[in-house]
Amino acid sequence: MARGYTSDERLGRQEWLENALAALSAKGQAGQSIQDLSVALGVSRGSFYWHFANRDDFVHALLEHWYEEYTAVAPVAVEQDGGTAEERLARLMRLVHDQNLTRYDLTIRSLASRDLQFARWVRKADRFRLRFIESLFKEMGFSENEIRIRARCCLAYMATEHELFDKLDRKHRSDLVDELHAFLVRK
Amino acid sequence: MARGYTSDERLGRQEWLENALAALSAKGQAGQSIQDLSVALGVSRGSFYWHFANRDDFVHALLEHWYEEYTAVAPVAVEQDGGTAEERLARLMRLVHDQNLTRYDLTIRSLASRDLQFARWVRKADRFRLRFIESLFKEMGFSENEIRIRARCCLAYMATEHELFDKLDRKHRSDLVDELHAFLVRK
DNA sequence: ACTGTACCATACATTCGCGTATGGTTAGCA
DNA sequence: TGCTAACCATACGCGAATGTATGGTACAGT
Repeated sequence: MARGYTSDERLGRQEWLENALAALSAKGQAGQSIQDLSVALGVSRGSFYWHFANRDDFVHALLEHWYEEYTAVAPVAVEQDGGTAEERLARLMRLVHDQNLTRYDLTIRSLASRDLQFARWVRKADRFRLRFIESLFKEMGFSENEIRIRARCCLAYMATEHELFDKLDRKHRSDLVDELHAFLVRK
Repeated sequence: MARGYTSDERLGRQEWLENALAALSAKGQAGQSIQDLSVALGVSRGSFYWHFANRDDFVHALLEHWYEEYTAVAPVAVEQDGGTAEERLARLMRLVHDQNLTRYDLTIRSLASRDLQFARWVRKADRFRLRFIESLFKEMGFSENEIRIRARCCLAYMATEHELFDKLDRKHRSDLVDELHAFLVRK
């Protein structure tokens, strides 16, 4: 009872989702209870139940948030500056790496594994990513077989580099992205 | 009380681990309680606590089991038949795909995210895999840069193809593995 | 037949996590 | 100054999960 608020500590729904994503990813499978999430955000469980009906509602909102903010945004940003397909692919790979857009992939997939309804968002994101990358390689004039292989290589690498190769320093990993791009567009 | 056993229903520790891995992967994040695991294996929680001291002990054993059975085995099997580096890489990729050796990767990574001690096994596996694949490309005579890129492409693809491209039928995915091999060893 | 070992079931006690109910605080607006 | 909407804290009930204690079954060896 009787604790003062300052406006800065109060959270909107979007802030809840974004911060919860970070907290979930940081603390892993532990600390994923509503209690743990709440204290990580500096509030109590009352705040959670103000914004979300229950746990499932929260997870659903989280998946949708992730899809919009970490998947759907990339092609839009890449396409609007134009250029050749090679250039746009390079910008996409740079964007995904620099903004670390796949950093929550593992957390999200883990969450989505609870329920088929949840998994729908992940499959939607996978399809969306693959289609876009394939369209770039198609524009470069590769054959169907080449498109399939190169797009999947690109997708797999970008989706896992944060998880698999995080022991390299950032500069080194950054260079690898450029080298990968050169390798993938090589005729 | 008073239920007959047949020898077939009784589980050793290794069977517990192997079956639990399958159950965890099948039911996802839900049904990962000891109760749920036990009924999935057709026994009661008493069986669990006979083999494992507690939950952490179980997870630790599970990670070790996974490392040995799904990571360490592959290079051994591949190396013992000899051949060129290209051939051995092809056999490795075929083996990983045909035996579906990465099928528990997501489950394991999710489990390991609970604890830094657990995560050790995952990092060990990642290093082990990368080193071996890099050694094959090195033997093929690629430059350091080429080795890094191609090995990481190969690793990322093999580790995620089950998760990302599971909507393709098995035959199709199998062909893709061969095409990827051709792409990766291309000079 | 007797005994020890491996494995399992069941019945607790205790803690943990969820969801709800209720009241309290702040900012904005009339 | 009063009122309302947005947001948060705390207390409570309840089911679920953990770990333990205890007893029971099957089999192998002697």
